[in-house]
Amino acid sequence: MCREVVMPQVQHNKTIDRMELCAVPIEVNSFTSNLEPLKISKKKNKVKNKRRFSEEQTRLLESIFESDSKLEPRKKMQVAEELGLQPRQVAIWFQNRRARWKSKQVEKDYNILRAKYENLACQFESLKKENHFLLIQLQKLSTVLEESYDRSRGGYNVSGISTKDGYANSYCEAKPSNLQEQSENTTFILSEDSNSINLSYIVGQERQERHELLNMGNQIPASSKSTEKMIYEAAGFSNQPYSISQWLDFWT
DNA sequence: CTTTCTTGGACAGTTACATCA
DNA sequence: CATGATGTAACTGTCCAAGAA
Repeated sequence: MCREVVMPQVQHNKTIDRMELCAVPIEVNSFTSNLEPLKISKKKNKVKNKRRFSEEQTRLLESIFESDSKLEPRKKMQVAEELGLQPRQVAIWFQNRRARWKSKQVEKDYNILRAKYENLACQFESLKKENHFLLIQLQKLSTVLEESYDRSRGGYNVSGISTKDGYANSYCEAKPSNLQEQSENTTFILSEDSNSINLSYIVGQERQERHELLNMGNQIPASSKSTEKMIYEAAGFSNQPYSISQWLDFWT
């Protein structure tokens, strides 16, 4: 029941109007006069034989709604009179229309958000693949480094290249006591083509001879950096405290 | 000036009915 | 013809702001 029904007193005609509108069927108007009068179900006080508004009524209401989704009371009375409807019917139509509009809007917003999400997810997958590819290259790089040491240094071993989840962890866990001296005379050369990244190094006299060329060629410069640091830099990790495994944990 | 009451409008959710496949 | 799905007019309960007492 309407709220006014349970109120102790009725003081204004407007209240009476609302009570009546809650309990009495909507009057037959000029648009529906050819139809049977509306009836109220005794049991639940609901309107029976509900009539839909005519096309002309709907068209006019829609056109008003397009310019303004809310009606001033005076405008509501005017529209009601024009269409042969009760002002309350007009008010209810606008309420329902706003609800329908909002529902459609929510649907539209949802579709827009979903499209944006799918686009982002696609970008993320692409970046993930690129990351995976780069990690594989890094693994190759570490292998090349290890083999080069084994081959050229006659048993000098960079051990402890451990892996995690199949990925390389380019961290030298052990090094000989003379590593610092050796690395000071060692230059790592990083080069890449369309398919792979290659790492090689030169030592001693050859290093001296090629040093200027390398600097001119803007390759990785000879320096007094430790081997570990060089590896990190060659891999693009300048911040040494972060191991590659930490990056892997982050990205996978 | 503050409090209480009344009223009307808006909204979310629901119901009942008409229409259509 | 029966039936389920859908659209919509109308209703219900609640909240809030404004104005009067």
